[in-house]
Amino acid sequence: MKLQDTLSKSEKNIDVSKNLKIYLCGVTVYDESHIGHARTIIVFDVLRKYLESKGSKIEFIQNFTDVDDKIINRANAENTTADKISKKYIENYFKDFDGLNVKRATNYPKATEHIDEIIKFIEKLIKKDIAYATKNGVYFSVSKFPEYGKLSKKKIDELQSGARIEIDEQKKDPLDFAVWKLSDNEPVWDSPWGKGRPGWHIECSAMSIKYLGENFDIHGGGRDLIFPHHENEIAQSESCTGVQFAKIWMHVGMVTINGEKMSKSIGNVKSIKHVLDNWGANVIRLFCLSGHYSKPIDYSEELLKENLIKWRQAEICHYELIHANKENDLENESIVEKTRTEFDNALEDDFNTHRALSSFFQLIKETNRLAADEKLGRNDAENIKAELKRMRDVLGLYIPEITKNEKQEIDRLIMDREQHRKEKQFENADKIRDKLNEMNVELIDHKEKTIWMRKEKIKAEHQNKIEN
RNA sequence: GGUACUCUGGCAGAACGGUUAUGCGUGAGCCUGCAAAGCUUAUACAAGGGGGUUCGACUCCCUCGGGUACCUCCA
Repeated sequence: MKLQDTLSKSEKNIDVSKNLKIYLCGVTVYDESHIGHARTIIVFDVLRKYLESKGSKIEFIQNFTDVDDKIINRANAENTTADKISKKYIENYFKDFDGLNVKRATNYPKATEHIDEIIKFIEKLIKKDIAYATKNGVYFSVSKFPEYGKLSKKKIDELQSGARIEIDEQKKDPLDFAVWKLSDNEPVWDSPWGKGRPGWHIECSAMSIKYLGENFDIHGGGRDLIFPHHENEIAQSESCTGVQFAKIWMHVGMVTINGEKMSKSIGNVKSIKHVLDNWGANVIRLFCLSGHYSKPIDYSEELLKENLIKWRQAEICHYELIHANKENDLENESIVEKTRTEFDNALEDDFNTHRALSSFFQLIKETNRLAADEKLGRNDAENIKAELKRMRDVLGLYIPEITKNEKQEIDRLIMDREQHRKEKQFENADKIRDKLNEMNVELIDHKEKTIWMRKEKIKAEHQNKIEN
């Protein structure tokens, strides 16, 4: 499998048959997660599921940043503690992402639970004379890491001007960044340099190395983390260990709205809760995978609607396959084979999910065509069903199972309706159809038989205009 | 200003230097008691502008331009 590496700006091969270690920078838990977070995390979720489907054992670590100025500010604003804020939003995180069918990571380490590791890490840096203490905290000395800027392709002297933040006179160099901030206010921990809390970047270095080792396979996150977060992580980690940090850096593009990045300051943030409530997990996942992961994707109702239509086709196809009962099998082995190869090839070519989805939907279209012509054989259906299921599992798309009782009830109502239709009592027949619709069951009348499907309930479908 | 990414038909989005991408949408038709869904078929003569290399470029090179992101809050 080939993946584009941000650091070397080239495609790198990864051996799918090997076990892999992946670290994903998660969220800072001070507010609700939004669709931008969802995209990054869903991309990695699918990457992981694909690799696992190929037999690779994946160690997948995703952190929570649970100590940070934003959390503290929020706590102050709400007259509560930072701890309560981060707990609340971690809980919220899991609600959102379980709802999006994201598989739980191997571990979700938190900064606050790794203070010891962080302190030891900083001690090492100080011992190596790469970090130094001032009266404000401990700082990483950028000039001690000659390769600083290699990830974001920035030149140190061009960064020097860095006018955005007020210069801390205590620092030797304005570019130096805090690994430990001294403070008397909660949350604080004791350290050799005094009470305080860790800087933003150090937790990821300490925790990724703790769980995955000094040199692991893939490190990822949103594009906006390239600088300074990942740049600083590399500087700290490689200075500390002396070996290459991550082998591949994978960065996911932003979700934009009308071409603009989603951000709190613009006020155009779409919370997962809101979007999930309106569109459901499957449509959102399709949306997030509809473009190449490295490119930005523009959030729009139109695009979600398009994915909703596609999802309906996938659902219909599923039920067509369940109901297929013809004996006349065609030689569809080749279609299934072809789809499988195309799907896998697309993903192995820098994880091109759009192309993978194309082949997924091509098989669906082909199947629905056969079904409409009453040409879908039983064996063919089984083969196609298995392949579609495999792809859905990788993509994290789920069609809810239906219970036996429900099925019996549905079959009974359909038979009733057929009877009424035969007797040309269409009003009664339509009443039954309405009743089924209320159960989210839709009927599809083919020439020879009527099949049914359980449609996922999607709020947005019945609204003319979705509130954004 | 610097760096990175990006610019394909109404929208989304591919492809090896040489064939119709494909999907959504839209038009027409088929199916149906009606509908929904589905199907069939038609539809786009597209490549940010300008140069160049080439027998031939969406694909390579140069140049100009647009957009977005980052330049210590950020997935």
